[in-house]
Amino acid sequence: MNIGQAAERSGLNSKTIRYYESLGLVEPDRAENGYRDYTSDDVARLRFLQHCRAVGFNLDECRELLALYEDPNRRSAEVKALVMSHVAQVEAQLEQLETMRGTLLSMAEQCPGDDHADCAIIDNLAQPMPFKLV
Amino acid sequence: MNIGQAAERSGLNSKTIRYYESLGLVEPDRAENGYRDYTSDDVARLRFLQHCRAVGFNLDECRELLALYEDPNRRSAEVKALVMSHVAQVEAQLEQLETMRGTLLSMAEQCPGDDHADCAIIDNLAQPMPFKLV
DNA sequence: GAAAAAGGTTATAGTTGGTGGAAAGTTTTT
DNA sequence: AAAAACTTTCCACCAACTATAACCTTTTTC
Repeated sequence: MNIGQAAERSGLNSKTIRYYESLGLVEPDRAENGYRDYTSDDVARLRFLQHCRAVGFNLDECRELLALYEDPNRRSAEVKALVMSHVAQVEAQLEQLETMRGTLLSMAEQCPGDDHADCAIIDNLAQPMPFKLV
Repeated sequence: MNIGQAAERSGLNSKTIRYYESLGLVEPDRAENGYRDYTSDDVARLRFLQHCRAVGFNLDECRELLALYEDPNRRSAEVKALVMSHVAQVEAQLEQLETMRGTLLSMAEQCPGDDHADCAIIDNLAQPMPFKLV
């Protein structure tokens, strides 16, 4: 099948698929007219990549997962380790965002939000370091 | 003062300061030798930017906040609106990350994590769409 | 059958928020 | 005087795409 249909079936768009190919992630055959020709296995690989990206793996991690996906001799322990290490990264990001959220809300609380120039948010952001994050 | 000292006092590094200048965010004078020459107001601006970035504003938002910071006729309502709109973005990101975390953990739970190839994580990632996020 | 629309190809550049390095000039330290 | 430290500009790179151009092939429409 052509790239458009592969895109539809995998949930990726054509540009992304070509980009992934440029990284060597999925390498389809070519038809006589030069068009890429995807098998259903290729589409399965693309869909796998789409799912990996959807849970936040970066493309290097996706590559590793794809290799494990294709390896009949994989150990599930290795897959699980990759996932748990990624969970740790996600949790670090969550913490950072929660801290930001807390700081923003506590600054906003002190700000009247009216027509005057006085603004606790500006005052806080202008404060000399160290900047106190909640 | 030179860029190195401005960097030290603002918490930004010299490269970042030059980058911000290239975006027109902070434009210091030049000394006779061609070196950038920062006033303490410049440094205050840089520090302000550093703090804005630390709570996750993008550089366009930083530019708006900086304009409000410098505007004696600002309305604190406008500042607060910017902050609350950013809080909404942060919360959207938080939700996305929490969903990822949930999906990852629920997949990991089903995976034995042993020496066998059977792996619920791989099975889930390989599933046809739609990919069920928790 | 011809024209137009839709899809495909490559290559290049832009996005965000910086960071790294080269090559050269200036200042400070030894 | 030499060496180290600092500054300058410019160009290239990172992730993970997205956009555009210029051109080619296939399909649809009239």
